[in-house]
This record gives sequence, C-alpha cells and structure tokens, in this order.
Amino acid sequence: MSESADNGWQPVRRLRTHEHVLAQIEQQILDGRLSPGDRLPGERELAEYLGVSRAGVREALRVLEALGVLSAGVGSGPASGSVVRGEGTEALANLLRLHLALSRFTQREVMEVRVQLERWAVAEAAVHAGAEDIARLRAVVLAMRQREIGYEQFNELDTGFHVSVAEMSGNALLGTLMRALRDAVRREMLAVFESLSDWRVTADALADQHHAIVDAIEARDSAGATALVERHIATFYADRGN
Amino acid sequence: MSESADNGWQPVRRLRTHEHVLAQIEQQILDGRLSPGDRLPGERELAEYLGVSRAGVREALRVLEALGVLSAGVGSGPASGSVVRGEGTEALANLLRLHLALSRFTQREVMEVRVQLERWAVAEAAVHAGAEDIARLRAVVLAMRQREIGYEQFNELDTGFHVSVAEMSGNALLGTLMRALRDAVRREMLAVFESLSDWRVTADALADQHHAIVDAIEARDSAGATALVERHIATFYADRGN
DNA sequence: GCGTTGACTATGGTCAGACCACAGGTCGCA
DNA sequence: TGCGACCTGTGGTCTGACCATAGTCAACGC
Repeated sequence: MSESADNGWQPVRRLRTHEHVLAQIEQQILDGRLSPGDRLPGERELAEYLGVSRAGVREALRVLEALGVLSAGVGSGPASGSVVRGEGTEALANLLRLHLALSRFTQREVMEVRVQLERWAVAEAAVHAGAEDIARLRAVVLAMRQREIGYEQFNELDTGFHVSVAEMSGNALLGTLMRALRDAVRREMLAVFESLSDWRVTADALADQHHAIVDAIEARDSAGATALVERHIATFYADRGN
Repeated sequence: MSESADNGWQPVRRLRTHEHVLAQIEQQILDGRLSPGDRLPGERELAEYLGVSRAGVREALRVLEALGVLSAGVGSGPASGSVVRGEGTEALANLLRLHLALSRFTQREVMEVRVQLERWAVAEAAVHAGAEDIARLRAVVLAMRQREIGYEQFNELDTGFHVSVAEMSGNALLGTLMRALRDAVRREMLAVFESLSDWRVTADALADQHHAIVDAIEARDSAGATALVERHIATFYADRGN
C-alpha cells in the first residue's frame, strides 16, 4: 500500500536553517531560559553562535515576531534588539483573519464559536466582576451613545466591551481569543454597518442591549446575562440582510 | 496627558519591506485573488515586481508559512514554488504552545477553554453524528484498549478522539481550535501520564469514559454526553497530583 | 520503437559582505 | 555645566553569488 513505508527506511526530514534556529529559540522559551522582557543576542552574534548566516537568523526572528513572541527594535538602549514580548494578541488575530479569508472556515463558524465563548464569559464575569469593572463597562456604553462617533468607532467600542467582559472572566486566554475573533471578523462587521440604511438605529439598540447586560452582570445574574448576550449577538447577525 | 497627541500630528508608521510584501499578499488573499492551491510568482520575480530585494520577499514568505498560509517547495513541477495551502492547523498550535510557555496564560486557563468548547462540541456531535462517525470513534476507543501501546500513542488517540468529536460538530473552526489546544498542552499531558505509577489504570478508565461518551452521542443524548465529557476532563485533571 | 541517461532549467535554500538609519552613550569643547 | 559632535551597536536592506532539488526533454543505445 504505502510506497516504501515498511522497509524500516524513512526519508530524512531535512530542516531548513531558519527552522533549526527557530527550534533552538523555542526550546529556550519552553525551558524557561527565555522569559518576557529578556533580550536575545544580536543577529550577528546569534548567527555566529549557531554557525548560520544572518539571513537564516533573520527569517527565524521574523517568524517569531509574526507569532507575537518577539519584537525588534533598532538603535541602542533597552528597546533595541530582539526582545521577548510581554503581551500581544494581534498575532492570533492575524492568523484567524487570513484563515477566514482562505475559507478554511466561514464567518458563521466564527460567530458560533464567539457565541459559545461569550456565553461562558458573561456568566463568569457576573461572578467575578468588581465595582471598577462595572464602571468601565458603563463608560463604554455611554460612549456608544454619543452621536458624533462613526460606526468604525462604534465597532471599536463594541469590541472593547466584549473583550472587557471576557477579560473579567479571569481567564486571559478567553480574553485573547475574544479579541482575536473580533479582529478577525472586523471587516465583515463593518460591512454589515455599511449596508444598513441608518446604522445609528441599530447602534442604539445594541447600546441598550449592552446596558442590560451590564445590569445583569452587576446583579450577579449569570443566567440572565447569558440569555441577554446570546440574544444580543443573534440580533445583530439577523440584521445582516437589511 | 499624552505627550503630543492632540496637535493633529502623529508619527508616521514606518513599515519594513517584508511588511509591505506581507500586506500586498494578504490583500490578494482578502480580495480572493489568491485561493488555496494557487501559486505565487517565484521569489526573484516577486522581488522584481515589488521593487524589493529577494531577502525581503523571503522574510514575508517565511511569515506566511509560519501562519500556515503557504508552503514552499523546491525544484520544478506542481509542488514547487510558494503554494497557498488548502489546510493546516499546526500554525495555531505553535502559536498557542509558545504563548503558553511564555505564561501569557496558564494551563488551567487552556483547560477551562477546552472544557467549554468540548461541552458544546459533544452536544453538537450528538445532533449531527452519522453512522460512520460513530464507527470511527468506536475504532479509536478500541485502539485505546490495546495493551501494547505506550502512553504517547494513547495520548495521540485521545487527542484524535476529541478532535474527531469537535469536527463532527460541523464547525471547522471548532475542530481546528480543539486540535490546537490539545497540541499546545501535549507536553503537560504527557508529564501527567509520566507521573502516574500505573498509567494504564488511568488509561483504561479514560477509555471507559470515551466509550460512554460515544454511546451518548449515538443515542443523540446531548445533555448526557455533555455531562460525561465534563466529568471526563475533570477526572483526568484531578489525577494530576497522584 | 522504447527505455535509459544525461544535460538543462526553474525553483527555493544559503551564504557573505556591504551599506544605511537609528538611538543611545561618550567625550571634548565652550 | 551644558551641549553638540562623534562613536558604537543595533536592526533594515540590498546585491550577487552559489548550492540542492525536481521536473523536462532530447540524445543515446539497445
């Protein structure tokens, strides 16, 4: 069946130089020898250590940068060189956005995952939210009601609201995923607003729903908040055709 | 407050060459002018079109490769050059694994997200599963019971089981996320097995639980399957200390 | 006629070396 | 003491070369 799989022979897996570099750096991270804030040796130095050219090192560093692991800075001082990043979530968003565009999955699928995570997020938020969390959410809702903002800004506020709720759950991964999912579908959400004859009507309705969700969170009503957020998302997507 | 933010002036955002290249390729993908299976121009050709050096193009291609968008092949023929990939989920896993190692989030957080997604996945699977899906799951459970496998293989089967269930939900993103989350914590899961005095005991218990989950899915008992899967995961993580 | 073999070509993979832009530090002069 | 010119180390970029690979195809020998 398989061409030559049972002879005990198997083709050697050649690794390209930048993959070797990548593997070594990843190993250092996995072993905890590189932590956020740490700086890598300079590109030239690293190339010499590893016995490869600077180009190979650079390709590996670009990959790690794209994955949100490193950031590079020119010049001298503490911000220069390749530094292991403390945070950063946009890498995940980039990845999801591209895969969405490549039809690896559909917008509906992203939305469904969002709903599941939002349900959980808001339920947890209702348990953990403190007074300052509530205040922050209320401030966002207030900002959403301002007449002078455009739908782009409105969408940013909307994203901020949901991400804040997700972060209030106490699970950082959830917050990151929420941010990434929102960023990934940002284009499509703006397109929905654009298609509306009067987006402000929809926006006001959304703001009202956000208001109700905050109330439910403040009242520690997990079940109520879950139901509200589910209806909230369903409403928006139902408006798409208008 | 902000240093000089309200003068209407803002620093120009310099893009590095490889970011320009990246942006153009991404735009082509977003516009649908590049689809899975399509091939990009050769590196030299692309460099000439864009007026940059081959190194800049290569860095961009490495990034897209790391994000699972492209794959590169040497030589001639259909597999050569930079081809837009049809599938691939390991990029997301790489990303999560690194961020996990960097303590951007904890194993507990990954596990919690897993539980939420598993609950939903199994409930959906109970609705959508066909006869051949059930048969595949049963085959996996059977393989888990074989005495000659090691815990590494067992873990692979376990991962396969849960990913299959996720894929049976009909949501490709869910399947991808499940695979990535499992891959990201693979190290830690193997460490748990390693710490057990007799991993086979735990493995048999897990196989039994899988068996019960398949039964529930086959019986289209969403609620039952959800409860089982939740207990299933909780059991394993409870065993960690042993 | 047919199969084998070798050259050819297009592709990515790799390297070395050079130069630029930038940011911080340092030294010397006023 | 203050400040400007210079120095140095960093990433950013380009050039040009060569290597390894895999398909293509024509020449060759049977």
